[in-house]
Amino acid sequence: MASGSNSLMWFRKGLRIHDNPALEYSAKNSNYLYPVFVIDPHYMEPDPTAFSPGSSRAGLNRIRFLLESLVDLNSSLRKLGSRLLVLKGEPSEVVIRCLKEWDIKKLCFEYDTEPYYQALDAKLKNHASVAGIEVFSPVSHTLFNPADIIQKNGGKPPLSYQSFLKLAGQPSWAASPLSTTLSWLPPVGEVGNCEISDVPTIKELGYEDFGEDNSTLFKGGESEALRRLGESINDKEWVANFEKPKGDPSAFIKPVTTVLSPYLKVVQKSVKRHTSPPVSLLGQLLWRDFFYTVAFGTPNFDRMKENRICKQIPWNDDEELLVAWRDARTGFPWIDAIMVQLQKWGWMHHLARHSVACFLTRGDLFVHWEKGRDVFERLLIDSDWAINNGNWMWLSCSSFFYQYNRIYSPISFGKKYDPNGNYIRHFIPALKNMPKEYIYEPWTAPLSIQSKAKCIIGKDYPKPVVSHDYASKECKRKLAEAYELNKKLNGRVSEEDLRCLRRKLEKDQNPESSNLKRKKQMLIG
DNA sequence: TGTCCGTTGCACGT
DNA sequence: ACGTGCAACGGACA
Repeated sequence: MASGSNSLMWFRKGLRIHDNPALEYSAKNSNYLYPVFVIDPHYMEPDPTAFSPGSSRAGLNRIRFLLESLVDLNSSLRKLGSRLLVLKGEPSEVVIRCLKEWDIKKLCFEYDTEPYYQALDAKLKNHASVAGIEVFSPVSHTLFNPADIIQKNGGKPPLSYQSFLKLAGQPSWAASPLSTTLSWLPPVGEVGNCEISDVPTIKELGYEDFGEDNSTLFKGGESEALRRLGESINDKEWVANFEKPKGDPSAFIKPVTTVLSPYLKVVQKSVKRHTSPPVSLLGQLLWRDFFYTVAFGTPNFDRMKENRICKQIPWNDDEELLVAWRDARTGFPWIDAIMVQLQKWGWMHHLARHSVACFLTRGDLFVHWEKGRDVFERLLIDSDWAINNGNWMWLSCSSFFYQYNRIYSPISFGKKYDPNGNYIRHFIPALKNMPKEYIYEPWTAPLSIQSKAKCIIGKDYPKPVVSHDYASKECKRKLAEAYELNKKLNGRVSEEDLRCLRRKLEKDQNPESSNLKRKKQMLIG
């Protein structure tokens, strides 16, 4: 093969062999192909100071999910005559060292819009251009190229889903044929002085083994994703009638996450009667692209300050309330059950996410959305930078959605789907025997009932941290004032302005319901 | 400036 | 299961 040369396929997010243009390209006309994944120890090393088992950035579920995905990727590559080379270190340094060591002429990786990867990729592209290495970095993580959409809109990202749809039009794959399935990959060449390891196990990374109840829930990897997808897609009725908003957040259903694009095409053709966006399956992917586009076009998308699209709101910094929420100790069984599911499974229904996000921020506790975002990012196995931040701004009425008087009730919202409280009983064993009349508000149960259920509120299960009626009214009042200030100052609200507003809000607080009284009320209530 | 609309609110009515 | 009132936001477009 005289024309052939060495290629490096750098895997980051798209840990798959199907529908992977970077991988296909890297295999073309190559003598040797080096499929690489770099483990950044910073991301994987146990952090004993973190609030849950895991590293400083990721919970154990996320790490486990990633490792399973890597094991699966490795086994898929082996079936094609290749294998996954796992290296450790700072990713740009490791990859640059590999490029030299293996005399790479072609570097391939999936294009990524996240700021972290934008910076990383710029470094590598710069190195490659100096070294005369070809870089192939196709857009394959999203249906559209966010940069195209932003350009079409005159340089700014669309801020509503509808305007995004108008700009986006049809995804390019609607007209193109399915990509071919790989049947063979070039061999891996000599690895020289680069230190290659196998995919580490959880134990090798220094973590305790999982309890058996966690180990079978959501297996990571493309094979499992395709299996799940296949199951769903073959159920044509399910696909045709799929409407996300109507899903029951208390049902123990499992998510369809990624790798949908090659299959959706088949779906669209074979299912005649299907719902149309925004509620169809395709609609879900377009939502994903919407958030990617806004995130890409918005500097400081992941914080409130200096974020053009984010309302400046005087959130509080109440560590006690945050921790109660995070550790499932709010005293609201619906909220706490969801947070337990998040801790244990790393996944919960999107409406359940809405409930707890609203509760933490604009609905009840008025804690900064960035705090909740951090908890989700750490614990969710499907967490995604653009979507997570976008949804937190949405739910906290900081951007995209502004009807702050529509508040999810931590009591009645769950009740309408699950009047018996089975979801709560499943995740909060302490409340297992609470009669259904009281299970959403156990603090209202007479003491005799609490005794009979072997669950004394304040001892076996916490009292509510706030009164929802009072707290939600306070939140509405604060948001009204904050919105007024944002309007008055045209969004340019300084830290001093926010401090000033905080003082005003404190002063105007209904004296009958001051902090102290509120706590007393709760003891009685 | 006004009007319509917005992936997923609640409480109460039928 | 669906409709109504509640209270009332910003973005898109005329």
